[in-house]
Amino acid sequence: MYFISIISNMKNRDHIPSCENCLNDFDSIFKHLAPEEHSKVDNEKVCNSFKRGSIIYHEGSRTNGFYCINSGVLKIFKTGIDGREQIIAFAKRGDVIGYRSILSNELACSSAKVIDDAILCFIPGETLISLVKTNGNFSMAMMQQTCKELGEANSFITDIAQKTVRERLAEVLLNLKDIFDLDQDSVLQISLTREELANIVGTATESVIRLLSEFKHDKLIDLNGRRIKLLDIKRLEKISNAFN
Amino acid sequence: MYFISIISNMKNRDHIPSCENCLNDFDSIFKHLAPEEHSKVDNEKVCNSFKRGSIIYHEGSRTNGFYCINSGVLKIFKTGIDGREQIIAFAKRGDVIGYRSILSNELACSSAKVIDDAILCFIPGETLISLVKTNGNFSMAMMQQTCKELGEANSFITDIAQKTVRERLAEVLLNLKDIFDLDQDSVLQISLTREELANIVGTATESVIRLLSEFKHDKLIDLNGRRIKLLDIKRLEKISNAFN
DNA sequence: CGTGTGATTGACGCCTGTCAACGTCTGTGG
DNA sequence: CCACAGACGTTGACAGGCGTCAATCACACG
Repeated sequence: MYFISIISNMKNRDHIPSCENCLNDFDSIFKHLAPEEHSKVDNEKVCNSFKRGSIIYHEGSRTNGFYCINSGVLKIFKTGIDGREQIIAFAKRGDVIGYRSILSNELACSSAKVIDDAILCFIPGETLISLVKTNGNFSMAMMQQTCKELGEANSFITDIAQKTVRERLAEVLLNLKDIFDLDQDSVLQISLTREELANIVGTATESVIRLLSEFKHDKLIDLNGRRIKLLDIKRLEKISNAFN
Repeated sequence: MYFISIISNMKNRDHIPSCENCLNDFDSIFKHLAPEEHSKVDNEKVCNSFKRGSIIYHEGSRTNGFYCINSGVLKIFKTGIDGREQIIAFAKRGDVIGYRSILSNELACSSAKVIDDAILCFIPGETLISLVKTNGNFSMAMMQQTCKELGEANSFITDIAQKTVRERLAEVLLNLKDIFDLDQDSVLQISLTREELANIVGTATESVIRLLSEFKHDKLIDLNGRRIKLLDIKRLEKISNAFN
């Protein structure tokens, strides 16, 4: 209810989410900051709400800050040949995105697009760099974040190179479960188009549709439009060949 | 000649390569260290030579330090289903490897194997962590290194998900050119088995062999055992569809 | 000279991408 | 309220890329 009012009313700097609230709610990267560093970030941040479909930053563009997600869901993707998207990651409440190009001083290597209405806090790049340089613990946390992503990327490379589409789809469903959870009815708490699913798995939309039907026929999942219900996680794990 | 004698004679801490020499020779990550930090690293490092085939660290193992490559070449790979390797990266003189798991405090997510006889300097993990925490510039450099790798990994994901094997092979040949250079005769300065090539591209050995023959027939490359001569880089780029 | 590793080639077939047609749903405008 | 457009989902047909299996060759090494 609280958030609903924020989303519908917010214009620019109205109803700015307080970093303090976020710190209480989840394990934020900013927990390593000293009080004065906190107020600095709090003062410099600019918060906005974004509707589904909004592009936050675009591959190849120069960015001058990064974002902390207060609510909503974004997809992070690269655009390949003939414009097909490859979804690299998702970001949700508590995640930070767009910091990579700030730290490496490169152009954005991916795009970020809102898929569930979101509230984002923008923090200037210089603030990030200064924190990394002056606060060793924050720096370590940032590094761990990056290293974790790097480890995941490497796993994904191996999977996509070695597994079949069927195995990858099963794995993606399980990953989505870990990221977005299931509701009490075992339904994945994220709504993706078939095309988006295909763009995670790295295959054609039609292949995803056929395999989902197959999974449904095999009583592994149940389908109701974009609602995907996981019926047999054990067997999905077996199919995904996950020993990571 | 200097290095040859090192390789053949070195036992443990004999003939320790000096960090100072390395700093003069290439753009080391350690250039951001203060003199006293340098001597600390210099004192704590342990250098060894390794023959082709040596495993430096293994996926899933806990490591307690990282390596700076003084000479030689290593491959960094993950082991997938049924033991097939996926080569993630190469490391050569001046590169550092194995720092990821130190910083993220996880088990090694990949293995490192020597493919050209190498001299490696081992540096304890605590040294790295302490440097990251206390030296902002070093920390930034480390972060940039990680972020760069992350960007590359993301590109690779998109490629492997969207491009054909033929396109990827052309791209891999060009990447190898960038990493290892060509000699005056346009021959790639790295010797890989067909299987290793396949494990970079993410395909079967036979496919690599067939495609290499095809490239040769098309006058794109010339083959002489493991020596690969790039004849027409422009057309290879076109085939690889590289617009990265 | 036997053995083992790596390279090559051919045969075969399945997985998977592409193309096309059609169904479904939602929102918009007449 | 209906018609229509447009986005999304589904299904079928089809072909070709690519993986797998097997046999053979090349070469180094003990």
